[in-house]
Amino acid sequence: MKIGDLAKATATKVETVRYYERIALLSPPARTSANYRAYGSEHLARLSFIRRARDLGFTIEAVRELLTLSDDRSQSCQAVDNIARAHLTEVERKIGDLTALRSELDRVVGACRHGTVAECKIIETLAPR
Amino acid sequence: MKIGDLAKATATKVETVRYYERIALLSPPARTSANYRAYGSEHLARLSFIRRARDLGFTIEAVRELLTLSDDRSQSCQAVDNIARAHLTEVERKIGDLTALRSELDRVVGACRHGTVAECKIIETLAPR
DNA sequence: CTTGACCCTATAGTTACTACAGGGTGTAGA
DNA sequence: TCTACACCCTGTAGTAACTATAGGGTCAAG
Repeated sequence: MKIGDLAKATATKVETVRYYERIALLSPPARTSANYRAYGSEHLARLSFIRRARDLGFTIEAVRELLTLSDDRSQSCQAVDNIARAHLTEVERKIGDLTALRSELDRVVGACRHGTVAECKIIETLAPR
Repeated sequence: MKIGDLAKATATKVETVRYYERIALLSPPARTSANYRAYGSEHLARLSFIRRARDLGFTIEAVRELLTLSDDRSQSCQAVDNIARAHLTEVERKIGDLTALRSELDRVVGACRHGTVAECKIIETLAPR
């Protein structure tokens, strides 16, 4: 499997695959005589895992931890749970922030009377009194 | 007004003020004999505007446009309104994305039975079948 | 006269990629 | 056989919006 095939199979860009190798998230594969990367199914599984975790919004460092944890199948699930819960809390915080922001913006945009900038409520909201 | 005073007055870091000057969001102020930046009230007003817009999540480039627009008081408010509405749409999109993400994470975290990694539902969700 | 809090410039680091530049390889059609 | 084209390689720089560091200078109080 060449890098382009792996990339396609995981909906990843080729450059991103190479980037994951550079930051040691993905182990360097064997090379062909032409120095092309040759991937096997273990790489496909690993990259799929990475992409799903990234899609769920886990940071690269969190993914790195999850990968390490998932490699030791006999270990307790506690650490995995902690990472996921921490991430969930963070996502909830962001939703809260954005929801507050939306109210503000709704208010600001709703106040616009489409006159000149001098009487613009949006600019007024931003400008100091 | 020295840079530290301006920074304190606008809840901005000194480095950030210098950064805004470097990217020409804030005009270079006069200098004292010791080469210290000397700010006036117009700088304070400008930086306050910038900070409020940033707090509302506008990008630096959007802030730059808003500043330009707010300088021409006789112009129509339309362009301002467009920028704000575009931003509101973007915020709503992000809220949607994060809300979907939260459901996924809720499901995943809720499935954890706190056993070993081998039977961990979180890892199972991430690993390819 | 020295200590500490400030100020200066210039540069590099952060996150997670993405995009070149400048090359080499492999294969299908004319 | 030639050549076009899609792919592969390395290395470096760019993105957003700061933040942090190194290595200096200035100023007021004790």
